[in-house]
Amino acid sequence: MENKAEETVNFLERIIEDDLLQNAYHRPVCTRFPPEPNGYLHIGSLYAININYSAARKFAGKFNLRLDDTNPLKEDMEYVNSIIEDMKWAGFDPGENIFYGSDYFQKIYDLTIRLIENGQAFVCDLTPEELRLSRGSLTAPGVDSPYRNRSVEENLDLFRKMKEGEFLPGQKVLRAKIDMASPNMNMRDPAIYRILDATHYRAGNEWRIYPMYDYAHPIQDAIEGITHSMCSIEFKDHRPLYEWVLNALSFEFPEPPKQREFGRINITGAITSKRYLRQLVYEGYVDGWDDPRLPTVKGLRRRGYTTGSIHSFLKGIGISRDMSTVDISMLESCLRDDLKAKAPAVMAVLDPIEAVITNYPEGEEELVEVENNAENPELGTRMLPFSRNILLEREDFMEVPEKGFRRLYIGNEVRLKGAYFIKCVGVEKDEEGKPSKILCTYDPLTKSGLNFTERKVKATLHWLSKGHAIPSKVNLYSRLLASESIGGEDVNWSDLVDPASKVSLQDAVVEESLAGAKPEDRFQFIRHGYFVLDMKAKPGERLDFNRIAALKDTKKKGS
RNA sequence: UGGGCUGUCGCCAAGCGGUAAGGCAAUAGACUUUGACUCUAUUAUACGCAUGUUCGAAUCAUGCCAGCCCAGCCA
Repeated sequence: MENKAEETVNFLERIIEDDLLQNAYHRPVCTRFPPEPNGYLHIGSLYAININYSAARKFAGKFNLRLDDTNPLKEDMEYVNSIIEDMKWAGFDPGENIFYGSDYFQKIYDLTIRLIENGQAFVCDLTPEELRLSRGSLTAPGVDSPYRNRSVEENLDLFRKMKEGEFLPGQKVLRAKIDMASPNMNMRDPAIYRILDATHYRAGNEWRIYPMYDYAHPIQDAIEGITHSMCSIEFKDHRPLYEWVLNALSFEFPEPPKQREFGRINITGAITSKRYLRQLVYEGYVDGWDDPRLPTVKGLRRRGYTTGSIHSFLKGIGISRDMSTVDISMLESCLRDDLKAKAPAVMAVLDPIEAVITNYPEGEEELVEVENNAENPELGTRMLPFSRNILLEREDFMEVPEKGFRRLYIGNEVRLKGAYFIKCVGVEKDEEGKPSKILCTYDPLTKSGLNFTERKVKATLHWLSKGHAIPSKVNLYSRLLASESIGGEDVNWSDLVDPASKVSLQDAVVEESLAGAKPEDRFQFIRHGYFVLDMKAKPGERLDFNRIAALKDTKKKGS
């Protein structure tokens, strides 16, 4: 029996299937991910990578990472390193197939000479402002450049001089000769080469002229033998130009790659625009590209997301042609699912209230054995100290139980995880009348592991021995709860680490064992979610979410 | 008001002329050494709207409405 879900093919893969059926390419399927090294990868990048990567794998093809570095003003080695590192971490290792657009500068230049010789490009002297005006508008056609009909010889000479550095940036530009009246703005004699006075992070000062994305991209794809160039939907309007370039160069590329598009994704509460992410980082709104509030790969990683959870998320959200806004709860669900049987579960009391077990001898203590993961016995057990004074979660007690409440209230008996049944016999209150101490009794016969069956209990609570519990040294910065959102304003993890307000108290034995834990080890809080060790976070530091939100709003209105 | 793309449950998303998959979220119940997890059940007479074609439409046609993208010598 076939697994229907596994067999599902998305619309992009269907296109590839058709090409395979029609023998459209006499080379293996080849896809690519072409980031410009001007920022760090984020969840949206992963989505694009996954589409290309998975398609290549599904059709036994090849997948390339190509650093699309045709603008020396914006790119840097720092970004290429992070991109490669993040891809590997995320499970999309390009292996040996790492390429650089800048390595093709000479090849592209040579082809451009041919283009000019064929009368399909011309050097234009219009200033940027003049060019903009002559382009027309969305509703009005543009007008031809007065330089449009220069002779091939003059164009060749001028283009060579551009390359030789005889002109200043902005003075001249090479344009494709297409159609100034096209309803598609991209086809109105687009600039394809510009003069830039900058040192390229990789090519150094070898070049004075750099090809524009629209021109370089199809050539780069073709050089690498890409068959299917899948990119996001805003490039749909650029496809005619992509095809025009390859058609003009058909003498070189007889089986040109084809560009196809997919819709972009957003995640609720997250900023997934490279531009805003840069701004947040460089203007100091966050403490770096790996700030856990950012949906960058490094941020997600630091926040505790696993490679596995990200993969199931990407698989789960599917692909379509329109923009989607995926609920963050889907990502969180994937993480919980991934960690469920893998991560040890420890107890933490976030909002403690003391309970005194009045019939437990004062000063006495014992160790009880608690399983590390109820679903996975392989994770073993640990010994936890138990004593007369216990800390419970404040919300686990109600003086007057509301209907349906089955945890602790006067007269009710519950189990303490891994320890005993306790029965609430009274409550002490502070001046304001708020419960300050719960009085209980325990039954020695009900100790965990003794298989006591006389009575049943309707609830089990997590707890800590007051004398042994210690305020969390682990930063709970990266704690994950279903109600949280990345970058949203309703995140309140800071108060979990602020000693001046609420302090998280956790499983003392686990705390001790954390000494040997690695930074990316995950733990589960029973009933509270997940956390990872975060060595970099500064306890107590409060980050201003409102400023981020305000910035986001400004941007929306501004554009 | 030029061109392009998109519109299926709160959110993703299958479907490609034969009578609405699945996941997330939600709700109800069962189970339970945590109300978690798991399990079960429920949730679109309905596919942006309107006409039309057809025995039959979410799937085809026409019109309309809504959203997104495009006027960088950015990618």
